[in-house]
Amino acid sequence: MSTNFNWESCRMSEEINELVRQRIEKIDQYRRSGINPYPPRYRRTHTTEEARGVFREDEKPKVSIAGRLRSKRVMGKASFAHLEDQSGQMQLYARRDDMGEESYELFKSLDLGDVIGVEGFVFKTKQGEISVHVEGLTLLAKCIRPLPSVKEKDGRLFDEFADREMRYRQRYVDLIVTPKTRQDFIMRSRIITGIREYLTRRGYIEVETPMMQAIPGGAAARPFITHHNALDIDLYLRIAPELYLKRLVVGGFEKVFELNRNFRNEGISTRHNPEFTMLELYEAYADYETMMHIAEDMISKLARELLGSMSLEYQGSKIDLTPPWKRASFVDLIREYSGLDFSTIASVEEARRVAESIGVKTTDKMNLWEIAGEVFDEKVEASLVQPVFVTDYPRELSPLSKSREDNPDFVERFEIFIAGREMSNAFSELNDPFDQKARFEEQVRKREAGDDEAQMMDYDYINALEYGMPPAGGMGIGIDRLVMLFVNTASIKDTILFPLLRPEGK
RNA sequence: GAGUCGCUAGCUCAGUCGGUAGAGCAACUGCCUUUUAAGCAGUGGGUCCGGAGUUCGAUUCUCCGGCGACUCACCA
Repeated sequence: MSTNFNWESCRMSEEINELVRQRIEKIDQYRRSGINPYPPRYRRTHTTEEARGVFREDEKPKVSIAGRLRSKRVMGKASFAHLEDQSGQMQLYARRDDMGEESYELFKSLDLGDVIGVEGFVFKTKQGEISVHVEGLTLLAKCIRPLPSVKEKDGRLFDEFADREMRYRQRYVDLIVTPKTRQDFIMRSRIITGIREYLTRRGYIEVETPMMQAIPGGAAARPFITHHNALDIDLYLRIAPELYLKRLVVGGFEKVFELNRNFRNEGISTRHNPEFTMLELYEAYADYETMMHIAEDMISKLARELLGSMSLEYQGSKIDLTPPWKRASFVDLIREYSGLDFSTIASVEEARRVAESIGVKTTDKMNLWEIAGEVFDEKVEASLVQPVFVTDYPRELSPLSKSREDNPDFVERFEIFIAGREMSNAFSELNDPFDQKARFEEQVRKREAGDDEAQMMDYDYINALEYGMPPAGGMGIGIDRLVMLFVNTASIKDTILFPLLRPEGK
């Protein structure tokens, strides 16, 4: 009968505001007049988009549609409103004389945000808007909290929901009132689906490897630690799936990919979220050249299919994804943008001196190539707006990549930069267990010297390589950053539905 | 972790050179049977992020704290 609303307990949890109180009182009124404000189901026959499709000039096709009330214009004994479902909006036209006094009173009592079902016929108003002439109305879920009162005309939003913190914390509200938010996450979904289709069609199989790992390998990053009670062991949330995927290549899965979350216990910024989505793929009997082809082919095709063009606008820059993408070596790019030529620098001391001379900060622990990496990050990265494969990384920065045959100080590796950001990292996979063990030992030395991002020794991974891994190419692509590019957002938070925020106090 | 900026009604924002605050939208009450950022008339709504200090008096000034945005650091 009545709502049995416990005002006392509500007051305990928070101060109740007038708007919420009014709406809860409406629920009581509905119940008194036999209306269930939260009925169990509603059978709709059409989405709003489908309903628009059945419009005929000289017919009155009947439809039942359902969705959220987004606007309401009551003009005495007739009213207009807009109902929104996932497919779009539909104007409603309600007339007292056509739906009866009781039903029309219910209509007038609706609040913006209420979820309703409507039966009626599709027609076109004098102003030319296809609408549903309401004959029956069902309340499906009362919205007791007021929505931000965003209005819209000709695609322009007025008083849009602008509080970023609220938009991230209450993403459900943001999704209701901000069309771009909905569109961007639909685009994200399409990109991910497109990648799965592309790779599957190419003969790849999708696999899932451990998120909880005893040895967090495959990348240079600080991990999250957790604990398993029954086994009484500490585990790490994975920083990359790489070493497990390559175990599968050893096992005979020749084309595998995984498209899922990685976790890195590091800072949060417009480009970093502690959990983020990564595509990693490995192909036996391929190499980093194969990966270049896949990257430029897949990403440019996604753009063409999903954006309708291989060139796009990102934060004021025109970016052309049409293949082939430029290739340039790590050392050449540093020379081009900083004037420093690391191919002729012989000592760490010299490297430190010239780097400092152009304003790049170094530390005592850095070796020559780490200093070069720092110069690259400082002086080169931001300038790489158009897609470019940066190739020929130094071996010291690449503990999992295969060395070049012609110069073992460098490896068969590339990173893709677009819009000044690293999008991808790929290489010909190191499959020599002796070399890999030596690289791990080098990492362990760095770790013992205090570098907590250096990698840990993984004997089982060496063991796997000792069974023989076919030569293979592998690549990782940061999905969140790729989505940023496609939907033109400045912050990674706008591509992650629920980005990590500090919990609200109290 | 550091710096800058922000936090005022449900939302978007004004404002107070220190005297407990306003607008638009949303809400409520009327009027209005093809409107669409509907319109007209009226009404209600605030711990001005929290705490301390200075002051006769703090939303405003100072300090401490909270959360966020941005930049940097960190980070591939």
